Amino acid sequence: MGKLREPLNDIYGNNCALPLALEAMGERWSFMILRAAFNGVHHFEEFQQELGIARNILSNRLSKLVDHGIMAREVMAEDRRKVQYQLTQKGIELLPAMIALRQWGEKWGAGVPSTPVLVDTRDEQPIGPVMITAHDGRSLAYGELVWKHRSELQPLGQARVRMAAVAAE
Amino acid sequence: MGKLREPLNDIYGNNCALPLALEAMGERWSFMILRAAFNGVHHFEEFQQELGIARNILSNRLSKLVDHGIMAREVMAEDRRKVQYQLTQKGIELLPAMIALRQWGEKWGAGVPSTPVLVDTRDEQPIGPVMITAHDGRSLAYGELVWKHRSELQPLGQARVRMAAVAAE
DNA sequence: TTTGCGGGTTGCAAAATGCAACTAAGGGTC
DNA sequence: GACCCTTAGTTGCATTTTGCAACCCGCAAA
Repeated sequence: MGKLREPLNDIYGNNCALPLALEAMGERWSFMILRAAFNGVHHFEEFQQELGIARNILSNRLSKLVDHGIMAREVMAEDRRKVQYQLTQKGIELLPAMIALRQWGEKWGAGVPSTPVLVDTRDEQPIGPVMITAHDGRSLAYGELVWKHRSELQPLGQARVRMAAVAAE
Repeated sequence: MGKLREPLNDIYGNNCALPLALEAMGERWSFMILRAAFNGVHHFEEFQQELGIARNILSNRLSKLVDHGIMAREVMAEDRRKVQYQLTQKGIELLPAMIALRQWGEKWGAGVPSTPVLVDTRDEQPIGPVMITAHDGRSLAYGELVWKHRSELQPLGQARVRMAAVAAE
């Protein structure tokens, strides 16, 4: 690992999607708001009360999340005072990142048991750890990973990966 | 999903590990520093140059990461001007969260191709998406998940999970 | 013993955050 | 339609965090 040095210098130039993700989700409260949304919170006053966040900041964060397409804002037809905030597909797909963070906090924090917990609908068992997977779906441990530049990738392998991805659709 | 409303009110009281994780990693630059560390950056000046971060902020962030046990600081024996910053096991285990964020940014950002890329050492193929797994390791889609309070979990099931975990060791 | 490097700290300006009070647009009731 | 309540904000001001530039200090090499 760490075999190759990624050129970070062009962060604003940029060849990594992490800064992009952080621009949307890297601010104070963004992940907490997301978590509340995943737990069925939809309204301004609900977010405010449950998070204890300042109203102006909440307003600002919700606007940014909407601007980034992570949440959708909709004035409710049956009571036009009310506004619904809903996760979009883009927002929903932050779940693995959020769960990974939460699991890490659970493991390394002071043994916080974290309720509620996500369970598999099939057997009502709590989920396992978020995993890094290989192209074929088997899970990979840290020691099985290396950084490579795209230019160094196996061309044939890439073709196989593309075929697998197409086949999975 | 969203069947149950997680009580967020006691955020500082608190029953979720997410705020804990965010306390360590939720500040501006923390994830960027982590990424640099994963890419083999070990020294103050290197971080500073590659990230373009202000020196005082970098100093502060590195101290906090060290305080949180995410990085280890070591004055080098062969040249005592130099200081090495190394990821600890706790830091290394943030990789899934970082990759999940990066993959999300890659998918929803403007098609950024992100170089370098993590590959499986076995076949040099780029890794697949970070996945939420069931207790038995199979991957779970969003629709297969529900929130449950710990008190509602299947007691027998829990025992089975514990047995599986023990068996896996 | 001076020069320069690595890893910081300090002082100050700008931006983000937080709190409390206020507003504005609907809706319910009489 | 006058009154009051609810929801979703905004505004003004104090505090904190961030960022920039300059400075500092121990150490090593010459």
